[in-house]
Amino acid sequence: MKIIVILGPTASGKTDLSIKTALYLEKAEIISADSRQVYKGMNLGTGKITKEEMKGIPHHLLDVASPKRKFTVVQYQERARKAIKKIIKRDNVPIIVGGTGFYIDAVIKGMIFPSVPPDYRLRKEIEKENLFELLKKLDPKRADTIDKKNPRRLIRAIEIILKTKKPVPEIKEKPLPYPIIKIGIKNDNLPPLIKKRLLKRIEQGMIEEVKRLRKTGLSWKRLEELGLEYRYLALYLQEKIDYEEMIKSLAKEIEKFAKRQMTWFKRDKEIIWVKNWQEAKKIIKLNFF
RNA sequence: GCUGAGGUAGCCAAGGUGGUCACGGCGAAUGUUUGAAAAACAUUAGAUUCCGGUUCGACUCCGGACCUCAGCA
Repeated sequence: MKIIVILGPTASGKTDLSIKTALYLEKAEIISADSRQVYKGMNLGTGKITKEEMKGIPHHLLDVASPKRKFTVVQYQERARKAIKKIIKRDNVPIIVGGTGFYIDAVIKGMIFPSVPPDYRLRKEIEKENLFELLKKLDPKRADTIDKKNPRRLIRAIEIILKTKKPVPEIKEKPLPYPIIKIGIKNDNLPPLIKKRLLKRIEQGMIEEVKRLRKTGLSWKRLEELGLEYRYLALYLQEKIDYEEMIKSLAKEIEKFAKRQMTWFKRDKEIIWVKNWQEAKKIIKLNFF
C-alpha cells in the first residue's frame, strides 16, 4: 500500500486535485493536513471543502476541534496516524492533502516530540525573563542551535527542561512504514488567484462567519491569533482598520504566507512538482496501475 | 501670479556645529522551523530631484531650475 501526499501553497488548487485523484483511484480517502481546517465553524476563512465538493469521498481531520482551544501538531499527528491505519485496513489509499508542512512532516516522518504538554501558566510566568540566558544556563547545547530571539521557541525549550528535569532531547523519528508519493502543486503566479478567491469568499459570507464565531464566544484576541482572514476580519469588525485596508493588507499577508509555505516545502527533495491534473495523473498511474 | 513650507530607498519617514553621514517602519529577496506553525523569528539588498557655487571636504550652506503641498489673489 502506498500513501499519497498532495501539498502546495494556499490557493494553488489542492482541493480540486485531491478529489480528482481520489475519484481516479476509486478506493481512496482524504486526510486534511491543515492547521486551521481542524476547527469547527471555520469554513470560508480556511477554504474548507464543502459537502458537495467532496463528491462522496470520505474526509478526515476536518472539524475535529473547537476553535476556542489551541489544537497542536501532536494532537494532529495522533489522529492522522489513526486515520491512516483505518483507511489502510479498509484497503483504501490514504491521501494526505494540505498546506501545513509541519503537520505533514510530523505525520509521515513520525517525529517523536517530548511528551510535555504546553503549560500556559508556566509560559506566562517565565515570559518576562531573559529567555536566552535562562536556556543557556539550563541547556547550553540546545541554546547553541535555537533561534536566539524567538520567544516561542525559547519558552518551549525551557518548558521541556523544567518539566522533564533534563535537557531538550533530540528529535527521534518513526516514519510511516509505507512508500510515500509526494506531489506538490507549482504555480508561479498566485497573487491574482489569491485576490480573486478572497473577494469571492467575502461575497459568500466570510464576514458573517467571523461574526458568528465571535458570538459563540471567541475573543477578538483569539480570532487575531488564528491569523490571516480571521485576524484581519477581526480587526475590521473592531473598526481598527477600514474595509479597503483590510482587503489590501489581507491579500498581501496571504501572499506572504504562500511564500512561507514554499520555503518549507523547498527543503523536501522528495516532492514531485506538477502544474496540473494531467501531470499528477501520470505520476499516480505510474505508481498504482 | 504672489507668499510660505517641503523634495532623503518602491512607499512612509528620523536626524545631525559642513567631516566615511544616514534611525526606523512598510514593502522586496532569502532563510529558520522540537506540542500556537495561517504562529513565532532571522538575515540581506536598496536613498540624498537636477544644475552650478562656496569649501581641503556639501545630504547639510548659497544661487538657479524642476516638482509637490498649503494660504493668498
